[in-house]
Amino acid sequence: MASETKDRILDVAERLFADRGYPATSLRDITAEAAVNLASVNYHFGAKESLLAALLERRFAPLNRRRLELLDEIEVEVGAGRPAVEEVLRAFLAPPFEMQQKWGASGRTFLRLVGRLHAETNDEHRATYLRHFEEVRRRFTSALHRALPHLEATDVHWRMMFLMGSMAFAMVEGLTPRPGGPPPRDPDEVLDALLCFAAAGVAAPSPARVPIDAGRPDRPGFVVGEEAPAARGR
Amino acid sequence: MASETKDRILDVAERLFADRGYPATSLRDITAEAAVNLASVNYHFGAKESLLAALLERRFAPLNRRRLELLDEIEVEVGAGRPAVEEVLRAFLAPPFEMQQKWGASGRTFLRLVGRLHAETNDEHRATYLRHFEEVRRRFTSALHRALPHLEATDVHWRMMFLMGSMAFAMVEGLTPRPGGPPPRDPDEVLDALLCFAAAGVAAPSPARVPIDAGRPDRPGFVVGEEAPAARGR
DNA sequence: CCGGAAGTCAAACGTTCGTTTCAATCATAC
DNA sequence: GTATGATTGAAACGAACGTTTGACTTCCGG
Repeated sequence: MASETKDRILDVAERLFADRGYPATSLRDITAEAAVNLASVNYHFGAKESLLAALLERRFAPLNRRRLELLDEIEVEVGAGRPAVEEVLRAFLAPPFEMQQKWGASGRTFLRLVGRLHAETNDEHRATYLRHFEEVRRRFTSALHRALPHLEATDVHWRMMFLMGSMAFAMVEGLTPRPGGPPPRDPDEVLDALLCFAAAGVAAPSPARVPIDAGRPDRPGFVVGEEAPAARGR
Repeated sequence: MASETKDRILDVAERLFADRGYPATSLRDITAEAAVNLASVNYHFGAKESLLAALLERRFAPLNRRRLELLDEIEVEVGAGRPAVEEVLRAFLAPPFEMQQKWGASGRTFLRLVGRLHAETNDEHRATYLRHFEEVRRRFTSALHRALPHLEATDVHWRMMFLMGSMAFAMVEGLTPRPGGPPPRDPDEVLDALLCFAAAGVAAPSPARVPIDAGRPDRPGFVVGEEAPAARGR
Protein backbone atom coordinates (compact mmCIF):
# COMPACT_ATOMS: atom_id res chain seq x y z
CA MET A 1 0.00 0.00 0.00
CA ALA A 2 2.27 2.73 1.24
CA SER A 3 4.72 2.80 -1.60
CA GLU A 4 8.01 4.59 -1.31
CA THR A 5 6.95 7.11 -3.95
CA LYS A 6 3.64 7.85 -2.34
CA ASP A 7 5.23 8.65 0.99
CA ARG A 8 7.92 10.81 -0.50
CA ILE A 9 5.28 12.84 -2.30
CA LEU A 10 3.26 13.25 0.88
CA ASP A 11 6.25 14.38 2.89
CA VAL A 12 7.47 16.90 0.38
CA ALA A 13 3.98 18.20 -0.37
CA GLU A 14 3.35 18.69 3.32
CA ARG A 15 6.45 20.80 3.65
CA LEU A 16 5.91 22.87 0.54
CA PHE A 17 2.24 23.50 1.21
CA ALA A 18 3.19 24.65 4.69
CA ASP A 19 5.94 26.89 3.39
CA ARG A 20 4.28 28.47 0.38
CA GLY A 21 0.61 27.68 0.66
CA TYR A 22 -1.46 25.29 -1.37
CA PRO A 23 -2.26 27.34 -4.46
CA ALA A 24 1.28 28.67 -4.71
CA THR A 25 2.84 25.22 -4.74
CA SER A 26 2.94 23.44 -8.09
CA LEU A 27 3.02 19.73 -8.65
CA ARG A 28 6.27 20.29 -10.50
CA ASP A 29 7.81 21.80 -7.39
CA ILE A 30 6.73 18.79 -5.40
CA THR A 31 7.77 16.10 -7.82
CA ALA A 32 11.10 17.76 -8.53
CA GLU A 33 11.99 17.96 -4.87
CA ALA A 34 10.74 14.47 -4.16
CA ALA A 35 12.70 13.18 -7.15
CA VAL A 36 9.71 11.38 -8.61
CA ASN A 37 7.99 11.70 -11.95
CA LEU A 38 5.47 14.46 -12.48
CA ALA A 39 2.77 12.02 -13.48
CA SER A 40 3.03 10.01 -10.31
CA VAL A 41 1.01 12.48 -8.30
CA ASN A 42 -1.96 12.02 -10.55
CA TYR A 43 -1.30 8.31 -10.72
CA HIS A 44 -1.24 7.80 -6.96
CA PHE A 45 -3.63 10.47 -5.79
CA GLY A 46 -5.75 11.36 -8.79
CA ALA A 47 -5.48 15.11 -8.50
CA LYS A 48 -3.78 17.86 -6.58
CA GLU A 49 -6.83 18.41 -4.44
CA SER A 50 -6.92 14.75 -3.47
CA LEU A 51 -3.27 14.94 -2.52
CA LEU A 52 -4.16 17.61 0.00
CA ALA A 53 -7.02 15.50 1.27
CA ALA A 54 -4.78 12.44 1.67
CA LEU A 55 -2.19 14.52 3.40
CA LEU A 56 -4.69 15.85 5.89
CA GLU A 57 -6.15 12.42 6.46
CA ARG A 58 -2.76 10.96 7.32
CA ARG A 59 -2.19 13.40 10.15
CA PHE A 60 -5.62 14.42 11.27
CA ALA A 61 -7.07 11.00 11.80
CA PRO A 62 -4.70 10.06 14.65
CA LEU A 63 -4.59 13.62 15.95
CA ASN A 64 -8.29 14.02 16.39
CA ARG A 65 -8.67 10.45 17.59
CA ARG A 66 -6.27 11.33 20.37
CA ARG A 67 -8.16 14.49 21.21
CA LEU A 68 -11.46 12.71 21.52
CA GLU A 69 -9.81 9.91 23.48
CA LEU A 70 -8.53 12.38 26.06
CA LEU A 71 -11.92 14.06 26.20
CA ASP A 72 -13.57 10.69 26.72
CA GLU A 73 -11.30 10.02 29.65
CA ILE A 74 -12.24 13.32 31.23
CA GLU A 75 -15.93 12.73 30.76
CA VAL A 76 -15.76 9.26 32.24
CA GLU A 77 -13.86 10.62 35.20
CA VAL A 78 -16.23 13.45 36.06
CA GLY A 79 -19.39 11.56 35.23
CA ALA A 80 -22.30 13.96 35.47
CA GLY A 81 -20.16 16.60 37.19
CA ARG A 82 -18.40 19.58 35.71
CA PRO A 83 -15.15 18.95 33.92
CA ALA A 84 -12.32 21.35 34.69
CA VAL A 85 -11.76 23.98 32.04
CA GLU A 86 -8.01 23.42 32.01
CA GLU A 87 -8.43 19.70 31.50
CA VAL A 88 -10.72 20.18 28.55
CA LEU A 89 -8.39 22.70 26.99
CA ARG A 90 -5.43 20.47 27.57
CA ALA A 91 -7.18 17.58 25.83
CA PHE A 92 -7.74 19.88 22.88
CA LEU A 93 -4.39 21.60 22.70
CA ALA A 94 -1.87 19.02 23.83
CA PRO A 95 -2.22 16.41 21.05
CA PRO A 96 -0.88 18.65 18.27
CA PHE A 97 2.13 19.43 20.37
CA GLU A 98 2.67 15.81 21.35
CA MET A 99 2.43 14.96 17.70
CA GLN A 100 5.21 17.24 16.77
CA GLN A 101 7.50 15.43 19.12
CA LYS A 102 6.47 12.02 17.89
CA TRP A 103 6.77 12.94 14.23
CA GLY A 104 9.71 15.22 14.44
CA ALA A 105 10.29 17.92 11.88
CA SER A 106 7.49 16.71 9.66
CA GLY A 107 5.03 16.96 12.54
CA ARG A 108 6.10 20.52 13.07
CA THR A 109 5.66 21.21 9.40
CA PHE A 110 2.17 19.82 9.52
CA LEU A 111 1.23 22.14 12.34
CA ARG A 112 2.29 25.08 10.25
CA LEU A 113 0.13 23.78 7.44
CA VAL A 114 -2.83 23.48 9.74
CA GLY A 115 -2.36 26.99 11.04
CA ARG A 116 -2.38 28.10 7.46
CA LEU A 117 -5.43 26.16 6.43
CA HIS A 118 -7.48 27.93 9.04
CA ALA A 119 -7.26 30.97 6.83
CA GLU A 120 -6.91 29.35 3.43
CA THR A 121 -10.51 29.78 2.67
CA ASN A 122 -11.10 28.53 -0.77
CA ASP A 123 -14.41 26.96 0.07
CA GLU A 124 -13.47 23.59 -1.34
CA HIS A 125 -10.27 23.17 0.62
CA ARG A 126 -12.08 24.48 3.58
CA ALA A 127 -14.68 21.77 3.27
CA THR A 128 -11.94 19.18 2.99
CA TYR A 129 -10.32 20.55 6.04
CA LEU A 130 -13.34 21.21 8.19
CA ARG A 131 -14.71 17.76 7.65
CA HIS A 132 -11.90 16.50 9.84
CA PHE A 133 -12.52 19.14 12.40
CA GLU A 134 -16.24 19.39 12.80
CA GLU A 135 -16.88 16.60 15.26
CA VAL A 136 -13.98 17.70 17.41
CA ARG A 137 -15.19 21.27 17.49
CA ARG A 138 -18.70 20.23 18.37
CA ARG A 139 -17.74 17.90 21.18
CA PHE A 140 -15.24 20.26 22.72
CA THR A 141 -17.59 23.19 22.52
CA SER A 142 -20.17 21.20 24.36
CA ALA A 143 -17.68 19.99 26.97
CA LEU A 144 -16.57 23.54 27.47
CA HIS A 145 -20.11 24.65 27.96
CA ARG A 146 -20.57 21.98 30.59
CA ALA A 147 -17.44 23.25 32.32
CA LEU A 148 -18.74 26.81 32.17
CA PRO A 149 -22.50 26.49 32.56
CA HIS A 150 -22.98 30.12 33.52
CA LEU A 151 -21.93 31.26 30.05
CA GLU A 152 -24.36 31.58 27.22
CA ALA A 153 -23.95 29.11 24.39
CA THR A 154 -23.05 31.86 21.98
CA ASP A 155 -20.26 33.05 24.27
CA VAL A 156 -18.85 29.55 24.46
CA HIS A 157 -18.93 29.31 20.68
CA TRP A 158 -17.05 32.53 20.30
CA ARG A 159 -14.47 31.67 22.86
CA MET A 160 -13.91 28.40 21.10
CA MET A 161 -13.24 30.47 17.98
CA PHE A 162 -10.80 32.72 19.78
CA LEU A 163 -9.10 29.67 21.17
CA MET A 164 -8.71 28.17 17.75
CA GLY A 165 -7.31 31.44 16.52
CA SER A 166 -4.70 31.55 19.24
CA MET A 167 -3.80 27.95 18.57
CA ALA A 168 -3.50 28.47 14.83
CA PHE A 169 -1.36 31.52 15.30
CA ALA A 170 0.82 29.81 17.85
CA MET A 171 1.37 27.02 15.38
CA VAL A 172 2.19 29.04 12.32
CA GLU A 173 4.07 31.82 14.07
CA GLY A 174 5.51 30.05 17.05
CA LEU A 175 7.07 27.36 14.95
CA THR A 176 8.39 29.50 12.15
CA PRO A 177 11.42 31.48 13.20
CA ARG A 178 10.96 35.15 12.31
CA PRO A 179 13.21 38.11 12.75
CA GLY A 180 11.81 40.46 15.37
CA GLY A 181 9.34 37.97 16.72
CA PRO A 182 9.72 36.08 19.92
CA PRO A 183 12.51 33.53 19.84
CA PRO A 184 11.26 30.06 18.99
CA ARG A 185 10.63 28.09 22.09
CA ASP A 186 10.47 24.58 23.25
CA PRO A 187 7.09 23.21 22.16
CA ASP A 188 6.28 22.31 25.74
CA GLU A 189 6.72 25.90 26.76
CA VAL A 190 4.54 27.11 23.94
CA LEU A 191 1.87 24.68 25.03
CA ASP A 192 2.07 25.85 28.63
CA ALA A 193 1.93 29.49 27.63
CA LEU A 194 -1.00 28.85 25.34
CA LEU A 195 -2.89 26.82 27.92
CA CYS A 196 -2.38 29.51 30.46
CA PHE A 197 -3.62 32.24 28.15
CA ALA A 198 -6.52 30.20 26.85
CA ALA A 199 -7.75 28.96 30.22
CA ALA A 200 -7.94 32.47 31.59
CA GLY A 201 -9.59 33.80 28.45
CA VAL A 202 -12.15 31.05 28.12
CA ALA A 203 -13.12 31.23 31.77
CA ALA A 204 -13.37 35.01 31.80
CA PRO A 205 -16.57 36.53 33.16
CA SER A 206 -19.09 36.98 30.39
CA PRO A 207 -19.14 40.38 28.77
CA ALA A 208 -21.76 42.73 30.06
CA ARG A 209 -24.46 43.11 27.51
CA VAL A 210 -25.88 46.50 28.19
CA PRO A 211 -29.34 46.91 26.73
CA ILE A 212 -29.25 49.37 23.90
CA ASP A 213 -31.48 51.89 25.58
CA ALA A 214 -29.32 52.11 28.67
CA GLY A 215 -27.18 55.16 28.12
CA ARG A 216 -23.93 53.47 27.23
CA PRO A 217 -21.07 54.40 29.47
CA ASP A 218 -18.00 55.54 27.68
CA ARG A 219 -16.39 52.14 27.75
CA PRO A 220 -18.72 49.21 28.10
CA GLY A 221 -17.66 45.64 27.85
CA PHE A 222 -15.62 45.33 30.96
CA VAL A 223 -18.27 45.60 33.57
CA VAL A 224 -18.12 42.19 35.12
CA GLY A 225 -21.28 40.40 34.21
CA GLU A 226 -20.88 36.83 35.45
CA GLU A 227 -24.49 36.00 34.75
CA ALA A 228 -26.10 38.67 32.71
CA PRO A 229 -27.37 41.60 34.70
CA ALA A 230 -29.72 42.09 31.81
CA ALA A 231 -30.61 39.02 29.81
CA ARG A 232 -29.57 39.85 26.32
CA GLY A 233 -32.36 39.43 23.87
CA ARG A 234 -31.37 36.71 21.43
CA MET B 1 -5.53 61.07 -8.94
CA ALA B 2 -8.11 58.62 -7.75
CA SER B 3 -9.66 57.72 -11.05
CA GLU B 4 -12.94 55.93 -11.27
CA THR B 5 -11.26 52.86 -12.73
CA LYS B 6 -8.55 52.71 -10.12
CA ASP B 7 -11.06 52.72 -7.28
CA ARG B 8 -13.27 50.12 -8.86
CA ILE B 9 -10.27 47.85 -9.25
CA LEU B 10 -9.27 48.35 -5.63
CA ASP B 11 -12.76 47.65 -4.34
CA VAL B 12 -13.26 44.50 -6.36
CA ALA B 13 -9.76 43.21 -5.70
CA GLU B 14 -10.24 43.69 -1.99
CA ARG B 15 -13.36 41.60 -2.04
CA LEU B 16 -12.00 38.85 -4.23
CA PHE B 17 -8.71 38.57 -2.38
CA ALA B 18 -10.67 38.30 0.83
CA ASP B 19 -13.00 35.67 -0.59
CA ARG B 20 -10.58 33.47 -2.48
CA GLY B 21 -7.13 34.47 -1.37
CA TYR B 22 -4.49 36.35 -3.25
CA PRO B 23 -2.89 33.64 -5.36
CA ALA B 24 -6.23 32.11 -6.25
CA THR B 25 -7.61 35.38 -7.61
CA SER B 26 -6.68 36.23 -11.18
CA LEU B 27 -6.48 39.65 -12.70
CA ARG B 28 -9.07 38.49 -15.18
CA ASP B 29 -11.49 37.77 -12.35
CA ILE B 30 -10.94 41.23 -10.99
CA THR B 31 -11.17 43.15 -14.22
CA ALA B 32 -14.19 41.21 -15.39
CA GLU B 33 -16.11 41.91 -12.22
CA ALA B 34 -15.01 45.54 -12.10
CA ALA B 35 -15.99 45.90 -15.78
CA VAL B 36 -12.67 47.39 -16.74
CA ASN B 37 -10.09 46.29 -19.23
CA LEU B 38 -7.59 43.63 -18.30
CA ALA B 39 -4.63 45.85 -19.07
CA SER B 40 -5.76 48.60 -16.74
CA VAL B 41 -4.47 46.85 -13.66
CA ASN B 42 -0.96 46.86 -15.02
CA TYR B 43 -1.46 50.36 -16.34
CA HIS B 44 -2.57 51.81 -13.02
CA PHE B 45 -0.68 49.64 -10.55
CA GLY B 46 2.18 48.12 -12.48
CA ALA B 47 1.73 44.56 -11.32
CA LYS B 48 -0.54 42.32 -9.31
CA GLU B 49 1.76 42.48 -6.30
CA SER B 50 1.67 46.27 -6.33
CA LEU B 51 -2.11 46.15 -6.46
CA LEU B 52 -2.07 44.24 -3.19
CA ALA B 53 0.36 46.74 -1.71
CA ALA B 54 -1.79 49.69 -2.77
CA LEU B 55 -4.84 48.00 -1.39
CA LEU B 56 -3.21 47.42 1.98
CA GLU B 57 -1.89 50.95 2.08
CA ARG B 58 -5.32 52.44 1.51
CA ARG B 59 -6.79 50.76 4.58
CA PHE B 60 -3.86 50.18 6.87
CA ALA B 61 -2.53 53.69 6.96
CA PRO B 62 -5.59 55.18 8.66
CA LEU B 63 -6.22 52.05 10.70
CA ASN B 64 -2.82 51.91 12.32
CA ARG B 65 -2.69 55.68 12.66
CA ARG B 66 -5.83 55.40 14.72
CA ARG B 67 -4.41 52.61 16.84
CA LEU B 68 -1.28 54.56 17.67
CA GLU B 69 -3.32 57.69 18.31
CA LEU B 70 -5.40 55.87 20.92
CA LEU B 71 -2.27 54.42 22.45
CA ASP B 72 -0.73 57.88 22.60
CA GLU B 73 -3.76 59.15 24.47
CA ILE B 74 -3.43 56.39 27.01
CA GLU B 75 0.24 56.99 27.54
CA VAL B 76 -0.24 60.69 27.99
CA GLU B 77 -2.99 60.01 30.49
CA VAL B 78 -1.09 57.59 32.70
CA GLY B 79 2.25 59.33 32.41
CA ALA B 80 4.85 57.21 34.11
CA GLY B 81 2.20 54.98 35.71
CA ARG B 82 0.85 51.66 34.54
CA PRO B 83 -1.67 51.72 31.76
CA ALA B 84 -4.69 49.47 32.22
CA VAL B 85 -4.54 46.24 30.26
CA GLU B 86 -8.07 46.64 28.98
CA GLU B 87 -7.39 50.12 27.72
CA VAL B 88 -4.33 49.01 25.79
CA LEU B 89 -6.20 46.11 24.29
CA ARG B 90 -9.10 48.30 23.37
CA ALA B 91 -6.82 50.72 21.59
CA PHE B 92 -5.49 47.79 19.60
CA LEU B 93 -8.70 45.95 18.85
CA ALA B 94 -11.33 48.63 18.53
CA PRO B 95 -10.08 50.49 15.43
CA PRO B 96 -10.61 47.61 13.00
CA PHE B 97 -14.14 47.22 14.25
CA GLU B 98 -14.82 50.95 14.10
CA MET B 99 -13.48 50.90 10.60
CA GLN B 100 -15.95 48.36 9.48
CA GLN B 101 -18.76 50.58 10.53
CA LYS B 102 -17.31 53.61 8.85
CA TRP B 103 -16.53 51.83 5.61
CA GLY B 104 -19.50 49.54 5.50
CA ALA B 105 -19.38 46.28 3.66
CA SER B 106 -16.02 46.99 2.15
CA GLY B 107 -14.51 47.59 5.58
CA ARG B 108 -15.81 44.23 6.65
CA THR B 109 -14.31 42.67 3.57
CA PHE B 110 -10.97 44.20 4.35
CA LEU B 111 -10.98 42.69 7.81
CA ARG B 112 -11.47 39.27 6.30
CA LEU B 113 -8.54 39.93 4.03
CA VAL B 114 -6.38 40.93 6.96
CA GLY B 115 -7.32 37.84 8.90
CA ARG B 116 -6.29 35.87 5.88
CA LEU B 117 -3.01 37.62 5.34
CA HIS B 118 -1.88 36.64 8.79
CA ALA B 119 -1.50 33.14 7.44
CA GLU B 120 -0.80 33.86 3.82
CA THR B 121 2.85 33.37 4.25
CA ASN B 122 4.45 33.76 0.93
CA ASP B 123 7.40 35.64 2.26
CA GLU B 124 7.04 38.52 -0.17
CA HIS B 125 3.41 39.28 0.60
CA ARG B 126 4.24 38.81 4.19
CA ALA B 127 6.90 41.47 3.99
CA THR B 128 4.44 43.81 2.29
CA TYR B 129 1.94 43.16 4.97
CA LEU B 130 4.18 43.15 8.00
CA ARG B 131 5.75 46.43 7.08
CA HIS B 132 2.45 48.06 7.97
CA PHE B 133 2.19 46.14 11.16
CA GLU B 134 5.63 46.13 12.69
CA GLU B 135 5.61 49.45 14.47
CA VAL B 136 2.18 48.80 15.86
CA ARG B 137 3.17 45.40 17.18
CA ARG B 138 6.30 46.77 18.78
CA ARG B 139 4.63 49.68 20.50
CA PHE B 140 1.70 47.67 21.76
CA THR B 141 3.89 44.87 23.00
CA SER B 142 5.88 47.35 25.00
CA ALA B 143 2.77 49.09 26.36
CA LEU B 144 1.42 45.72 27.36
CA HIS B 145 4.61 44.90 29.16
CA ARG B 146 4.37 48.16 31.06
CA ALA B 147 0.82 47.24 32.03
CA LEU B 148 1.96 43.80 33.17
CA PRO B 149 5.44 44.34 34.57
CA HIS B 150 5.44 41.09 36.52
CA LEU B 151 5.43 39.07 33.30
CA GLU B 152 8.60 38.13 31.52
CA ALA B 153 9.17 39.83 28.18
CA THR B 154 8.91 36.54 26.36
CA ASP B 155 5.52 35.86 27.92
CA VAL B 156 4.27 39.24 26.79
CA HIS B 157 5.48 38.54 23.28
CA TRP B 158 3.68 35.26 23.17
CA ARG B 159 0.47 36.64 24.52
CA MET B 160 0.61 39.35 21.92
CA MET B 161 0.82 36.53 19.38
CA PHE B 162 -2.13 34.70 20.87
CA LEU B 163 -4.05 37.95 20.89
CA MET B 164 -3.33 38.54 17.23
CA GLY B 165 -4.44 35.00 16.50
CA SER B 166 -7.75 35.48 18.26
CA MET B 167 -8.25 38.75 16.48
CA ALA B 168 -7.45 37.32 13.07
CA PHE B 169 -9.75 34.40 13.63
CA ALA B 170 -12.53 36.62 14.91
CA MET B 171 -12.20 38.68 11.77
CA VAL B 172 -12.14 35.95 9.21
CA GLU B 173 -14.56 33.62 10.96
CA GLY B 174 -16.75 36.01 12.84
CA LEU B 175 -17.53 38.04 9.78
CA THR B 176 -18.04 35.21 7.33
CA PRO B 177 -21.31 33.42 7.88
CA ARG B 178 -20.76 29.67 8.11
CA PRO B 179 -23.15 26.82 8.58
CA GLY B 180 -22.68 25.22 11.99
CA GLY B 181 -20.62 28.07 13.35
CA PRO B 182 -21.87 30.69 15.73
CA PRO B 183 -24.41 33.02 14.21
CA PRO B 184 -22.85 36.20 12.91
CA ARG B 185 -23.07 38.92 15.45
CA ASP B 186 -23.16 42.60 15.69
CA PRO B 187 -19.55 43.80 15.34
CA ASP B 188 -19.80 45.59 18.66
CA GLU B 189 -20.69 42.35 20.35
CA VAL B 190 -17.79 40.56 18.71
CA LEU B 191 -15.47 43.29 19.91
CA ASP B 192 -16.79 43.04 23.44
CA ALA B 193 -16.49 39.29 23.49
CA LEU B 194 -13.00 39.45 22.08
CA LEU B 195 -11.87 42.12 24.50
CA CYS B 196 -13.24 40.14 27.38
CA PHE B 197 -11.46 36.97 26.32
CA ALA B 198 -8.23 38.73 25.47
CA ALA B 199 -8.02 40.82 28.61
CA ALA B 200 -8.37 37.78 30.81
CA GLY B 201 -5.91 35.77 28.76
CA VAL B 202 -3.27 38.43 28.51
CA ALA B 203 -3.45 39.22 32.21
CA ALA B 204 -3.36 35.58 33.28
CA PRO B 205 -0.79 34.59 35.86
CA SER B 206 2.43 33.59 34.17
CA PRO B 207 2.84 29.90 33.53
CA ALA B 208 4.85 28.09 36.14
CA ARG B 209 8.28 27.37 34.85
CA VAL B 210 9.23 24.39 36.87
CA PRO B 211 12.97 23.88 36.89
CA ILE B 212 13.80 20.77 34.95
CA ASP B 213 15.23 18.95 37.95
CA ALA B 214 12.12 19.39 40.02
CA GLY B 215 10.16 16.21 39.53
CA ARG B 216 7.47 17.47 37.24
CA PRO B 217 3.97 17.00 38.55
CA ASP B 218 1.65 15.23 36.22
CA ARG B 219 0.17 18.41 34.93
CA PRO B 220 2.33 21.47 35.16
CA GLY B 221 1.36 24.79 33.74
CA PHE B 222 -1.55 25.61 35.92
CA VAL B 223 0.20 26.03 39.14
CA VAL B 224 -0.31 29.69 39.71
CA GLY B 225 2.99 31.41 39.54
CA GLU B 226 4.03 34.86 40.53
CA GLU B 227 1.55 36.27 43.01
CA ALA B 228 -1.82 35.67 44.59
CA PRO B 229 -3.28 32.26 43.89
CA ALA B 230 -6.65 33.63 42.93
CA ALA B 231 -5.92 37.22 42.09
CA ARG B 232 -6.89 37.05 38.52
CA GLY B 233 -6.29 40.69 37.79
CA ARG B 234 -9.69 42.14 38.16
C1' DC C 1 -8.96 73.09 -35.15
C1' DC C 2 -5.15 70.86 -33.50
C1' DG C 3 -1.42 68.28 -30.80
C1' DG C 4 -0.40 65.48 -27.22
C1' DA C 5 -0.96 63.41 -22.92
C1' DA C 6 -3.99 60.10 -20.42
C1' DG C 7 -6.68 56.37 -20.59
C1' DT C 8 -8.96 52.40 -22.77
C1' DC C 9 -9.25 48.44 -25.67
C1' DA C 10 -8.62 43.89 -28.12
C1' DA C 11 -5.16 40.90 -29.04
C1' DA C 12 -1.30 38.53 -28.36
C1' DC C 13 3.03 37.36 -25.75
C1' DG C 14 5.68 33.68 -23.32
C1' DT C 15 5.10 30.82 -19.05
C1' DT C 16 3.37 27.82 -16.13
C1' DC C 17 -0.24 25.20 -14.52
C1' DG C 18 -2.84 20.40 -13.68
C1' DT C 19 -3.70 16.67 -16.27
C1' DT C 20 -3.39 13.00 -19.89
C1' DT C 21 -1.21 9.82 -22.93
C1' DC C 22 1.33 5.91 -24.10
C1' DA C 23 5.43 3.44 -24.35
C1' DA C 24 9.01 1.51 -21.26
C1' DT C 25 10.11 -0.83 -17.06
C1' DC C 26 9.53 -3.54 -13.03
C1' DA C 27 7.80 -7.21 -10.05
C1' DT C 28 5.53 -11.32 -9.49
C1' DA C 29 2.90 -15.68 -10.42
C1' DC C 30 2.44 -19.29 -13.65
C1' DG D 1 10.73 -17.64 -19.72
C1' DT D 2 6.82 -15.41 -20.30
C1' DA D 3 2.45 -13.27 -19.51
C1' DT D 4 0.21 -9.82 -16.47
C1' DG D 5 -0.70 -6.08 -13.64
C1' DA D 6 1.42 -2.21 -11.25
C1' DT D 7 4.44 1.58 -11.59
C1' DT D 8 7.51 4.92 -13.86
C1' DG D 9 9.16 7.84 -17.77
C1' DA D 10 9.23 11.53 -21.26
C1' DA D 11 6.40 14.24 -23.79
C1' DA D 12 2.60 16.66 -24.89
C1' DC D 13 -2.21 18.61 -23.99
C1' DG D 14 -5.30 22.64 -23.49
C1' DA D 15 -6.28 26.10 -20.33
C1' DA D 16 -5.19 29.89 -17.50
C1' DC D 17 -1.92 32.95 -15.79
C1' DG D 18 0.56 37.94 -15.50
C1' DT D 19 2.22 41.01 -18.60
C1' DT D 20 3.11 43.71 -22.98
C1' DT D 21 2.00 45.80 -27.24
C1' DG D 22 0.15 49.10 -30.31
C1' DA D 23 -3.76 51.10 -32.19
C1' DC D 24 -7.78 53.60 -30.79
C1' DT D 25 -10.52 56.91 -28.10
C1' DT D 26 -11.13 60.91 -24.90
C1' DC D 27 -10.16 65.17 -23.21
C1' DC D 28 -8.21 69.73 -22.90
C1' DG D 29 -4.92 73.85 -23.32
C1' DG D 30 -3.22 76.50 -27.22
